[in-house]
Amino acid sequence: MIKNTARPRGRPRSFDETGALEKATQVFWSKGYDGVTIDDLVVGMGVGRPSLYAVFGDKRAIFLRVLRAYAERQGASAAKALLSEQSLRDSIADFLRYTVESATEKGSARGCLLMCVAPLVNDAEVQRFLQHAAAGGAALLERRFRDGISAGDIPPDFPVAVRAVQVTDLARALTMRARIGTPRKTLLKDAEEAADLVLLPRRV
Amino acid sequence: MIKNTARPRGRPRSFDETGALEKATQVFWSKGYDGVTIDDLVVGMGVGRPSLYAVFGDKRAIFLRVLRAYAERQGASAAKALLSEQSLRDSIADFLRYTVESATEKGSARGCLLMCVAPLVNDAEVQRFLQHAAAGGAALLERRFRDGISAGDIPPDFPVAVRAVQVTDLARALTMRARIGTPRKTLLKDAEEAADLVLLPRRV
DNA sequence: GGAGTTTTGAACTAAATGATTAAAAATACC
DNA sequence: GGTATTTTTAATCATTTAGTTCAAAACTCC
Repeated sequence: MIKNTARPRGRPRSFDETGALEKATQVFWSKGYDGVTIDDLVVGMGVGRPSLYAVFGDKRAIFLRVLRAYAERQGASAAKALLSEQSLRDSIADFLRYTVESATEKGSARGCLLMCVAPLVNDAEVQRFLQHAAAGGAALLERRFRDGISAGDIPPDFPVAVRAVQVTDLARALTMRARIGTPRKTLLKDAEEAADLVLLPRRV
Repeated sequence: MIKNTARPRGRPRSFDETGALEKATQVFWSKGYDGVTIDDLVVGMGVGRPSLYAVFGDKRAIFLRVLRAYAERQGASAAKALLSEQSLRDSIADFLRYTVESATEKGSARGCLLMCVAPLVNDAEVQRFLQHAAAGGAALLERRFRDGISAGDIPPDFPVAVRAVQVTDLARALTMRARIGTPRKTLLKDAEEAADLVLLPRRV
């Protein structure tokens, strides 16, 4: 006998939990942490106020969940760009292009939750998370550079660690410039130039 | 007969206007635009509420004045680093070092008003101002690169415009990383690496 | 010293905001 | 169909916030 305890006991929820969090992402992304009121979240997430407090907690708790989910998605995208079978130059360029594209997507706010809005949150836990996320991104790039050495795309003495943080820095800057309204076209050009900058061989 | 109309008519002000604006800078810098309340400004600037409205206007007006004054000071510092008599490499390194140092100054908030907090202000005028300021910084660097060509520090085909925006991008990223708590020492090392990255000659 | 002028301090108003409560609604279990 | 369980809707409360008002204070000019 299969007990159909698939559905929980009481009145079913009128919202999808992860869907509501994604909507919350957009709210924080466009208005910034301090600019968001509970009402903004109630409206933006489509969740009634009491349900919101019961299920997600207060603003800070919601933001932390949003941040973690966002970082996970972005990490996956970065890994996809960096670890797919293509030349090193294409990998780095893809990484930077994707950064620009997601920071200038139509319909969504400009910039990026991790790089633009979260750094302005005066909260120790958020800061620690951001430092960790930044280190993770750099590690991913460093690994890609190492593979590039193995494949012979770059010389063995290529400064993998230094270049890795430089790529994250350039991505960060492109994202911030997206936020202040720099056109996508400009940023895509600059992404190409950034890829060249970190990869082109140096004179000995 | 000299009319001693040096002092204005009524009760003298208890605060210094530009001094109060500098204090307001610190308030916005540390709390972000949306995180600042009028009370924060009243306390931080040392100006009574009615005087604050009468002399400066509302929060947005105060922020705009603060932003302009801040940009002017920062522009002057950048020009000083870039246009003093020293090698190109020292100029660029000084520019980046100064960026890091002012973004990690003790006693002041971390990061920078122009690069960290202002981009999050959803205001068309602020955005236009930031784009203009960014262009001004890049123009300053481009001029310095041109002088470097004249002086023979870099080859005549050095891509001055591209490298100029790349330096501003790297400075921007260093500033953002200062905001999330990256130690000054790390950022100073990265500033040196950034100077090398944009200047070291490329293989033909 | 008195009249006119400007700033200040304290109190005040209206609106926004964060958070809770209680009854009604929608479901599963028996 | 009745009961237990959970969510929802609407209302409510307390606090914070933006902005104003007004009398008292501090000054210049005559």
